[in-house]
Amino acid sequence: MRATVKDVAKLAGVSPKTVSNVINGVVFVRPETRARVEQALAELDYVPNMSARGLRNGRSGMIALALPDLLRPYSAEIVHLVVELAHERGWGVQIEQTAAEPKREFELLSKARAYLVDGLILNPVNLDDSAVLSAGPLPPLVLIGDVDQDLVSQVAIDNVAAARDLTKHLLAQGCRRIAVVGTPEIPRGSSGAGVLAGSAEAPGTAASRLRTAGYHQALEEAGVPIDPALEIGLDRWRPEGAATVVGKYLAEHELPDAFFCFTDTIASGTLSALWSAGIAVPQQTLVAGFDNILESQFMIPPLTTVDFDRRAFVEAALDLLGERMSDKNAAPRRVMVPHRIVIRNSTTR
Amino acid sequence: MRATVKDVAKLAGVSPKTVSNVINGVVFVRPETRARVEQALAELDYVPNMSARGLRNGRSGMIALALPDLLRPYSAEIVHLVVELAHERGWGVQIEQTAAEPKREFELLSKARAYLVDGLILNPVNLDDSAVLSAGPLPPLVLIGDVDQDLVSQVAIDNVAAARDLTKHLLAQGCRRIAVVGTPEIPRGSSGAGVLAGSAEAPGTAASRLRTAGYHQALEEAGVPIDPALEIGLDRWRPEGAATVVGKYLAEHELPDAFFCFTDTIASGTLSALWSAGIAVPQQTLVAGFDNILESQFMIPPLTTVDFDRRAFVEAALDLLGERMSDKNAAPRRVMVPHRIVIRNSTTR
DNA sequence: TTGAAAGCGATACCAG
DNA sequence: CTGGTATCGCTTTCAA
Repeated sequence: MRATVKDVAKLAGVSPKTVSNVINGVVFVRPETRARVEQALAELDYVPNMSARGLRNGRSGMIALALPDLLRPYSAEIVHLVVELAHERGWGVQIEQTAAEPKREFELLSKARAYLVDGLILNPVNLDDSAVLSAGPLPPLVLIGDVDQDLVSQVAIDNVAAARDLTKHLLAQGCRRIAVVGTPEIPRGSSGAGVLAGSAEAPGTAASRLRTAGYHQALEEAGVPIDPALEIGLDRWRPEGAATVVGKYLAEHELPDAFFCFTDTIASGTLSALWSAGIAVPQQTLVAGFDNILESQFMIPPLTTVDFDRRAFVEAALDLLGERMSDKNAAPRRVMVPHRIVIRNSTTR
Repeated sequence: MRATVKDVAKLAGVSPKTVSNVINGVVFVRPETRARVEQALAELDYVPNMSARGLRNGRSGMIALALPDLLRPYSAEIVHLVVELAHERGWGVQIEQTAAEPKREFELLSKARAYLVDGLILNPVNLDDSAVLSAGPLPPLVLIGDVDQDLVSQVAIDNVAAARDLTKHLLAQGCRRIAVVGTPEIPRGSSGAGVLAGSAEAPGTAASRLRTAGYHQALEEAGVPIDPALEIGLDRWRPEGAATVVGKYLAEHELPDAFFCFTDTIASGTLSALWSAGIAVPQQTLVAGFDNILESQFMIPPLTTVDFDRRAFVEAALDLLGERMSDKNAAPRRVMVPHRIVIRNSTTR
């Protein structure tokens, strides 16, 4: 059986309180007493029981990170940084996947309220789900990514501006017919949408909406007409879907001047589809992505994309979460992380 | 303040025990009593306190997954599956990064012993140094990946055979000078190794050693001489390092007939370096990887690689962990997951 | 079937 | 500076 504070106290000939004082090192303990206790601690190979501590303190020392799709390399980068930076603050990290199911997002909020985690970093998919936010008492919570709300702390980049900047870059390269890949498969307002409206499957994530908006803005500013036929629908932002959908598009349409992919992962699939079709990038068409994942720079050709300081992004999220955790009533804050366009070979001839 | 079982009991006019019975649904409760309790539960928006439950039961309902480098897409796939499949079993997942530091592995083991997690899935880099073997009482533990031991349950693939099979495939394509990418940067037994021996930086992970062994076996069987100059050292298995090291290699050596990269991520960097050098794959040289990550199929050209059923792999790990968790004295078991070579365009002319 | 009460392990309050 | 003691919320004997 495992040793408890009581056992340690007995062996050291002191009270449990003193042991606790030594362990937590808050109060002053007489050096000789401290030595005796530490001796006993080592002798019994004492390990504190976190459940007990959590029950007493009301804190578990753990936070949760919830992302829509853990399989994406982008998710891996976020997970990597959150785990690394949270560890520096002495927090453990529990990982959850929402798989774009608002139900899971609900579950998470109550799990946090069950004191299993002290706080939650959530990357929500659907703006509509902010309904979640209006319900009940919330645990310390920080949203990452693109949601339009003021109830909860949030860190994000300016998706509209980033998409606009990237589109401008493509326009500056002389492109006019610029396709986007990653809009909803069932366009908003189309016949099929009514059935799904308000449901979990409502088309269009916040990110896709904002990026589409930025793309439209840039086109309008340049006086280039918006052509819905250039908006290639794709709900699951994974390479296999992108390759399929772009492959099909190529078979049925004239080749666009450029492809603006809503993530680098989509760009990867797009490059693959173009390669399969024997279309050379950047000679015959251009391709750009979004996120600047580690792999982008090693794609063939290297990918032009939207970059932001991911470490600063995550650091900000943890800062905000720390604020909320130490003061439940602190006003929600929003941090915007700057972005920039990284121009690589995929858009320069 | 949050509602507790006591509050619910009071509201429903029953004892805490009855509430507990309703919640855990083990014993039979009279339907009308059950109804009253459930009413109260809903009314007070009751959420159980996991710390208290954990303290009482000695289990937290959480497992930990520790990987050396969370940034790799391969890690993302493992994390994705573990989270998904553990969730089906009602377990939460805490993620840790060991960064090849045995110290972190130690911390993990004690964390497990602190009842913060009920079990641990660990991908050790270098078992010689790993905390696992230096004993002490171990928590329920499953190793994933390549370790030669019998103390602890383990799930793995046959790395030697897989590397041998892949090398054979390259030989069958007519290759003789086959380079490998991913061996230790400081070769074992070389002058520099002594300084590091036994330290965390001791060269060569288990995976790299086993894959190298399989490669050597295939060469020997084919009567092809082993040429150390064809073993390209790389410790951190990330694309940027691979691109750098292969780029340098190309500048200084004759082009090999093929590159056998020890992970798909390394292959990605290698393809990039070859592309930069203007060398066509598969026309001038072949490239193969290991792991069959999702992205491999969309590389340019699509990558030949070693595939195994990742879902079965993770499922097995969770099964083994479950065994250990329910019976601490169960004999350690080892599960080998079968592999196969997936042949794609990068090795077929 | 349900109630009363003990106790899991760590901490904080209040004395001394 | 240190000792006793109540307490966190839940589960689980033991009785009724």
